[in-house]
Amino acid sequence: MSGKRNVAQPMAGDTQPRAADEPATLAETAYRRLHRDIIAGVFAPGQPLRLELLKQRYGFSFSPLREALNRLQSERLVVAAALRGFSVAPFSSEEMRDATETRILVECEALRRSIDNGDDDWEAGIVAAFHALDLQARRVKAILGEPGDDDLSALEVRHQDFHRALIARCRSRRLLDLAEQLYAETQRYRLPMLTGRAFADEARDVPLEHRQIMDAALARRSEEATALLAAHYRRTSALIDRNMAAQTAAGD
Amino acid sequence: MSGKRNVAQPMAGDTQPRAADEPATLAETAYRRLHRDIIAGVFAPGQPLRLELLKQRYGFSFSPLREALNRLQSERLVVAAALRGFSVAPFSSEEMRDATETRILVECEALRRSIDNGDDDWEAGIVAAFHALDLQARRVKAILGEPGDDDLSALEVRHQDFHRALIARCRSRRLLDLAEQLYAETQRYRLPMLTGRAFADEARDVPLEHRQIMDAALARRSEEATALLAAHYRRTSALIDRNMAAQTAAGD
DNA sequence: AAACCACTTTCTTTCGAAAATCCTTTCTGT
DNA sequence: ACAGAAAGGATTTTCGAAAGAAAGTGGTTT
Repeated sequence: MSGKRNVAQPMAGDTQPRAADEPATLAETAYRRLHRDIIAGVFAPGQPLRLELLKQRYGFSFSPLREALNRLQSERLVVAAALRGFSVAPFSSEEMRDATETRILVECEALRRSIDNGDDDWEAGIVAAFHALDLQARRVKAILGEPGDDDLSALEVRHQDFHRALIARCRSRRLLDLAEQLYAETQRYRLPMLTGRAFADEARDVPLEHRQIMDAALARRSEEATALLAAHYRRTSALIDRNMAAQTAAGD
Repeated sequence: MSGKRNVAQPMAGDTQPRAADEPATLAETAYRRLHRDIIAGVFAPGQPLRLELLKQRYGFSFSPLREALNRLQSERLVVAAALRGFSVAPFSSEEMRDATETRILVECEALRRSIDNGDDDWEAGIVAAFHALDLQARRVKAILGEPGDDDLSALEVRHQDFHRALIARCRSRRLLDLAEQLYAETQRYRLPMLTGRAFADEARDVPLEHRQIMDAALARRSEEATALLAAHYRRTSALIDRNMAAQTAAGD
């Protein structure tokens, strides 16, 4: 870095473009990069996040880094002990269970309300997101051998977009934000499963599950849609749980 | 303040004693004081929180104050605009409705689980908290004229303790933390009603409502208990809503 | 060998000042 | 008079360093 200060310059490699009317501070940029990297598993669960290390890695100084870490802490991606600094939130079955069940509570309620309030745009949004997800899933499946990171992360974005579209009309900022946060938390657990492909879906047809959720939502069958959504998340959760148990048993 | 630095010294006037194994940093102390003061209405909703002002008022320097404000922002007690600093979260009917409904979603689920898991200690905790609340409520009611701040804030503490006791066995850190946060948010709206006493309870018997919730919970009647709890919160919310409308109509 | 103490090192937290940005007022040209 | 530019002041954000606490080291004693 040169000696010059630079607050608003966007960095190459930013994934989420920010709203044009909200200039990014360094703290904001640091938050986004750390958020992305923690979810991507760049830092291992439990790993201490030393400020000196982060300063070197990202080129920000303490203040913006601390601000970012504080935000991440309130989203449970980072834990902090007073006077002992920050660490990546460790993995645990217990935490994943709680995150999953809370996510089900929040998203099912949001889906219920969206089904009640949903207009044509809502339906169109779901159909479009499902289609994009389906295309990308086929694309990844068609790849011979290991799919690249780009393909997988594109798939993840589509997946998140689909789930976002389902609950988009719930009319509650709190529920939407909670869903976003809980998605990030659980995503972290899902990641090793995606890249490894070792513990793949077995007898599961995930695209079919998505389609069934969509169909029930569009047909305004709340009970069915929420039940399917909950089952969808619980299946993933159970799968991860088994893998975590297997990995720790294997002396990981 | 003298020129000396001071990290761990507790301040007089701290309400919540901290856990003994977690030494308070200045940022932690600043967070607690600001949290308390915002809820107590020391700063008006919407008021900008200039750092220079806070520095003078509390004696902390920028870093701990910013850290505290960031935490409060993620709890929606404070809003921030990039490069334009922090303000107390403004009041709005819409926000209160969302906070109330989210609180109902979260606490009803937590109550349901507590009823399923509740042991003898859970029951004892509820009975004790109810008793303490009831005593304090009678004490306040018996006071001639305006009750003092101490009496009212003691009442508030008892009230919160009672609601905490109800959901104490839900076995979900996330639900408990969310309930805590949503309590703080809605508490802010309730405050003017308490002190003013102008818009008091009308035909409401709040102690009776509490007793009915308790009875249903102890009798393990989930459906009834959650319905009563939801109604309890919605009544308060509706009352506040009317007052807010009246106040703004009166050219406030 | 385990427990204890003083010393050193490492790291977090806090401070005060500098830089960047926003906001208001004043000035300029039409 | 009025839109737009420019200056000036106020405020936030960031930096680098210093202070304070925790962890580590090595030697001494029990």
